[in-house]
Amino acid sequence: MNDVRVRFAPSPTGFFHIGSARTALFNWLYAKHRGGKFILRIEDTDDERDRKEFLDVLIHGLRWLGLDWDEGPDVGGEYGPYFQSQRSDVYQKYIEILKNKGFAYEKDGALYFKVSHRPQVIHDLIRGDVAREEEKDFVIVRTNGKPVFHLVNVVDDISMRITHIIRGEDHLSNTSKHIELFNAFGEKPPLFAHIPLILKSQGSGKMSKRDTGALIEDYEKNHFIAAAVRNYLCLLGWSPKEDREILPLDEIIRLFDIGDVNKNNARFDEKKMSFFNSEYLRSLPFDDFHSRALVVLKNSPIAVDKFDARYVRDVLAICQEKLRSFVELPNFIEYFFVEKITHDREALAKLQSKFDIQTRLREFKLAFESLDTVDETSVENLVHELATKHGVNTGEYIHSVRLAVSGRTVGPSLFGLLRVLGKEVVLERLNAFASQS
RNA sequence: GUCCCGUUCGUCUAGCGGUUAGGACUCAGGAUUUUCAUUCCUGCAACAGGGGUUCGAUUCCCCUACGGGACGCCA
Repeated sequence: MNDVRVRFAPSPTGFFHIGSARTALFNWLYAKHRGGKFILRIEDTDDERDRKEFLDVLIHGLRWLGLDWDEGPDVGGEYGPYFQSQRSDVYQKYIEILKNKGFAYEKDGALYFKVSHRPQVIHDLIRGDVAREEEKDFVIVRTNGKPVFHLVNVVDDISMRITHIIRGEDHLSNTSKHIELFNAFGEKPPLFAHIPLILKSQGSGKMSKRDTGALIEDYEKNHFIAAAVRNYLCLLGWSPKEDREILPLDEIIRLFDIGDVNKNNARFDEKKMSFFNSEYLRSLPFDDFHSRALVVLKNSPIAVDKFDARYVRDVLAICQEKLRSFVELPNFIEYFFVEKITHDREALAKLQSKFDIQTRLREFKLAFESLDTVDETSVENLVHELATKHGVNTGEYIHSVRLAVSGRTVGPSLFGLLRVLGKEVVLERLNAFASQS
């Protein structure tokens, strides 16, 4: 029998915080690992703040990360509705129960919950048993008649048959309130798992929406690979052991268990996140890389539409292994798509100080002109022959030619670069460079 | 201030009484390659401190320090 039911219960605020995303991820992973259900419930009780359009950011971000839900907005489910704003009748029913049992009383126009003044023990899968005593009665229905978070959260977890509550550690001190409520309703509280927080990379405190890397929507905007972000997030507070870090999702699902999550907070590391992204980028199947790249380029100054699709494809094919992120792509391949290129003066001066660029280029051009077909091997052979003939390193030709035809010293393999650029353009650029200097 | 939670290289982590304390990112060298990158090798770098328990503590207990969180008619 398998009846694991977990939920992610965000409040739509207009952005999707990385900490929330990881909470969602851990819930999702646990559901998948146990073959249970992952439920998305929208906690939109604070109508001062919640707006419809805010919801889209959340839904979109979850989908982008590949975290699909079994019940919730768009997909429905037998325990709906999944918006708290649409569940007032449910709350009303439960409020009556509390009143009838003598757990609730009115004061100053609000409804308060009578606290037991006994330590509540939280059975936490990550932290073990944690005892905490609630000292003051607290509001469960506001003066304006709207029920507050603590009440609706517990009522929904009961009525949606939630078995495990996986949430951020910032909720740990709320949990004693919640256990009181579960007890008052005569319900056995679910199991809890309070996961550590994500701290900002610099300075003190948890990550806030203003810190770089804090918002999931920004990763998409910057063309990060969702699988890389997801993989990195898994490793913030959890480890697959075995000295492995980059691993496919199905393997993570297999290995993940909520009880193995760390107790201590983790600091976000932008560099490591980027490292994951480049690893994923490099190992993308080319067709996948190609179609993603086209999307990136469509939103860039480079008018790829004006070029032959096969040419664009060729350019991308020789660049994938050298590229570190999609944001760098337009700049990285720019010289393939412009008439006149600009040369990196600094790099030029540096090369000039080491050897005679002009001579090497003259020698290269002479040999290159007589080449029938420009492909990787013929150019490579040509360069090697020249180097032997003139008694210099092949690097002298390679560096000089790359700088002359691309304007820079960084890029894909020179031999592929020349092939893709084509004999005509290469000669043009060699001539332009020669007359210019 | 009160109450909770935590503490292994700069960062993410492995370790669950006996280890040369392992890996990853970063950084610094080196090798290969045509540059950059990749790949490979090497290096720098950690058990917060003090008491116990034990033949033996990074591992168990206590205290201190430090870090984090919560103390709303926000969620």
